[in-house]
Amino acid sequence: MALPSLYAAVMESGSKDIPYCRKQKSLGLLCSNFLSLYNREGVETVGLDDAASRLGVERRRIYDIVNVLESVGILARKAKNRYTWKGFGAIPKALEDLKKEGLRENGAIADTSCSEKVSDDDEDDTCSDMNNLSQNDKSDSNSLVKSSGTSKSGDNRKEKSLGLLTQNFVKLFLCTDMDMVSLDDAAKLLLGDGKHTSMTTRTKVRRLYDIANVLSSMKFIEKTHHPETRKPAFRWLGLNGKPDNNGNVDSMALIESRKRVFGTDLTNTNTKRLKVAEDGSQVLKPHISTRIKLESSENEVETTRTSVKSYQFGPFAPANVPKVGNSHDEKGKQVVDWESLAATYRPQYHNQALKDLFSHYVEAWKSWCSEVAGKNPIQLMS
DNA sequence: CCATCCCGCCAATAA
DNA sequence: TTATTGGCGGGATGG
Repeated sequence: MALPSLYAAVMESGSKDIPYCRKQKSLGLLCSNFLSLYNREGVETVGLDDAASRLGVERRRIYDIVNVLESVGILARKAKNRYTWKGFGAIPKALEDLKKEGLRENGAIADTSCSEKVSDDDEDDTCSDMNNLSQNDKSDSNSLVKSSGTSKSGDNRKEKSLGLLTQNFVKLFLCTDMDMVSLDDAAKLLLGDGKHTSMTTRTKVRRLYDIANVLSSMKFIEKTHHPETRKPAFRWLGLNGKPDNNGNVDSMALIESRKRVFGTDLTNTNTKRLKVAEDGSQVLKPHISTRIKLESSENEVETTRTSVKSYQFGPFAPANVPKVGNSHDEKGKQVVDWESLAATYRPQYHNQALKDLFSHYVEAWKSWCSEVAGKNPIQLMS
């Protein structure tokens, strides 16, 4: 049922109504909201439709988010329309695996790509090349060993997936001594193999921007500027503090339980980029999407020992957006109910507020991690 | 200008 | 076949 997503009437009575504002529709923000929504105790599965409607975005966007989150281990595909929530605790392992994998397929420097054209450079170090094409996929049940490399394989589609690109991008940081890259460089380095067309690169860069946005929202990377060149670049932050070494302390999981819930259901502001109608009349989406069944919230069977009353709400409200009309009282799951209820009694904050709060959360998280690790942030590969 | 990157068409793929 | 996934790049946005 390809639902045409919900569109709120643009004509909002009274208020100035947001003209548009691209920032409020960014993948980064969406990712933050997504995380806020599912990173809470009791969640063990995520439904794509549910996510799309609760976050107020089209399905397509959810795929983007989910793909990169999966690449980092936070999610795992369970079935059609459904992902398993692994949580932040799964990140360390995932990164470790990526690192191993990356280093492995790096062995021979038998690459010819050391010729770095264009004006760039790479910061300090030597030109370490890396050529990787990874075909991972956990489930080894299938005997598809996938002949490594050989771009000959017809499944070029997969090789261009956002997920793989994300992993390769991360490997770039994990397996190389460069800790800062411009997306243009990354794009060039990550080109699967052939054709280095200006267009191919353009497209690649667009994807990298997408990826960078969500990774940034999780503070895995940070946007900065190259010391010398004013060129914008991204710096790897990784797990703050220490990655592993000795007991793998999934600091995140811990901090997670400590910080616990922070946030309620929020939605990205729903204002479409004004579509310029040929005739001058703006197009208003007629249907106020009456659908959206809020899905049978079989969301987890919270056997959570933790008392439910210990929940706390974030200081923000559900930004506007139609809160899905649940005509009649839903069954069991009242979690959502009181959440929205509580939200109703809260002042209205918007995305900016959320963003700030999230930043603070991360801030706390980082300091906490370093506290536990008792070490400084700088981390290099073994 | 130009760095970002949202939107959503529409093609691969999966049911 | 239809539904689900998700490349891909036009072109708007914001600096």
